[in-house]
Amino acid sequence: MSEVKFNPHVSVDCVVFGFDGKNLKVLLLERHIKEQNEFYNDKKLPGSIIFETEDLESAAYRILNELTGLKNIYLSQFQSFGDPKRTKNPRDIVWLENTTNLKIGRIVTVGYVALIKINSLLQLKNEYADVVWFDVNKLGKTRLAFDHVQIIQKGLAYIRRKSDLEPELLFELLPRKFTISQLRILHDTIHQKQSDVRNFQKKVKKMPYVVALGEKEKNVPHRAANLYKFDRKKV
Amino acid sequence: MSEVKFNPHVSVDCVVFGFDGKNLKVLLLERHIKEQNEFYNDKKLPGSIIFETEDLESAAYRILNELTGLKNIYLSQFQSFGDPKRTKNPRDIVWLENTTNLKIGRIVTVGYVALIKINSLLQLKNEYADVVWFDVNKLGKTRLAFDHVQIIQKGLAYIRRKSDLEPELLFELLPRKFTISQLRILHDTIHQKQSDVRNFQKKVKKMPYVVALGEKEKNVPHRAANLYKFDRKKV
DNA sequence: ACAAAAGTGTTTGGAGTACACCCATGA
DNA sequence: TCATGGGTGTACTCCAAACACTTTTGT
Repeated sequence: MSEVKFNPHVSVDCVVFGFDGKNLKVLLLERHIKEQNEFYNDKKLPGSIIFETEDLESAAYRILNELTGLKNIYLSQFQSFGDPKRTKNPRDIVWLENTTNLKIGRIVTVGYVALIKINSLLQLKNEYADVVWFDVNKLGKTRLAFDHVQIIQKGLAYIRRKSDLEPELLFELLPRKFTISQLRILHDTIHQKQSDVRNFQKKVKKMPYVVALGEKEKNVPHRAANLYKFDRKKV
Repeated sequence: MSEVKFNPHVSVDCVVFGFDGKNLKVLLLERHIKEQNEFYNDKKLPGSIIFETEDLESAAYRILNELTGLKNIYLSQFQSFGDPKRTKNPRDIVWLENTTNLKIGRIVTVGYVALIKINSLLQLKNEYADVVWFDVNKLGKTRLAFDHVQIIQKGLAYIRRKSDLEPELLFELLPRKFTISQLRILHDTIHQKQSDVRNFQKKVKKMPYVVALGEKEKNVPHRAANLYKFDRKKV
């Protein structure tokens, strides 16, 4: 922390999405702020001001890597947020100055979306014990720092648009072996609609990059589904 | 200049597109830098570091408004550029420090795309006499400041993608009265393909927001084309 | 009359949508 | 044997693409 010089004017925030088989989740950090005799709790996006000599994308990778230990994460810049009032909440300023030991003025932040397989996160480092996967449909029911609600909403809109153009992006969110139902439920969750089961099967069968493994699910209380994998080389 | 406090860490650059009936053009400012006994000439995007209390989009509007005098310009943020080396060319640093009277370190810039009707720019203010419309296909043949080549390329890619999803965006580039040919040539220029004339007519006839004016071109050495206008309310 | 661009219809293939029943498995 | 979700085919509609000739106007 003392070796590297920070640039306290620009930050990067990561909207990390995961899929639990049912709902789309976003990775948030719990923030506990001591105020007088009480703790104020809310959540925030993983993010950081940038180092003076660091590229924006490198900063995003650094944040993700420190948080998850993962390499090769899908990452995409989507929008920057520069409302001068976004860093004017006294609670946020105090928190920033305490965690960075820097005098903080206005911060412009660059938003990145990341997609990860939700189960790859089982072993979070201890220092990040306060990481939660939060349902994107329940964001109204929690408190978020800064303008992070808005950033998440824009990140969500971005990934919806983008996965329309690049459907292969959804496989970043699925386990390596998945069923067509899982893919369909994810697709429907993101596109906020209900696909027809038969039509969806047909569509997937026409994707060369979805390849059958010749294996089936096990220990399910109904007919076992075929398992598939994603072959990036065939996109 | 002395009233308002600048934030010398973040800037906004505008990629302003226009269409001359044949090719897509981008608005550039000529830069003349005196070095020893010679002038070094190159071009740059219109842009500026932001004011300390100014929103990013407001900064972009300010730049456009100072440059063109126009209000209600189509404007859209597309990407931020933060390579720490982007502001390391000594020529660029000297130029920045001379024009701003500020000590300049690293600058992260936020890219905006703007679309304007090329003829609305006839009367540029004198102080901007060095404004040129530059053909986007000839960018390889000129010198550009900073990383502005890259910014233009990304802005171009953005507007191509976006006009696919929102075709009504093209009307920002056409005169208020236009022919279907003009629209087709613009469409083809942006999408880098050659449309079939008949199919294109059919497609346009199905757009409720393209309305026939019942007028024709005048003084053309061939059959006069019907004129149309864009009706934003019918999008 | 001629050069130049405008305008016009039909056919075909592929993609998306709607829709209902039998199958395999674990409890 | 029952409850649960898996897997399958056909018909219709709409859109995109291919393709060639006649019309209007100024010179």
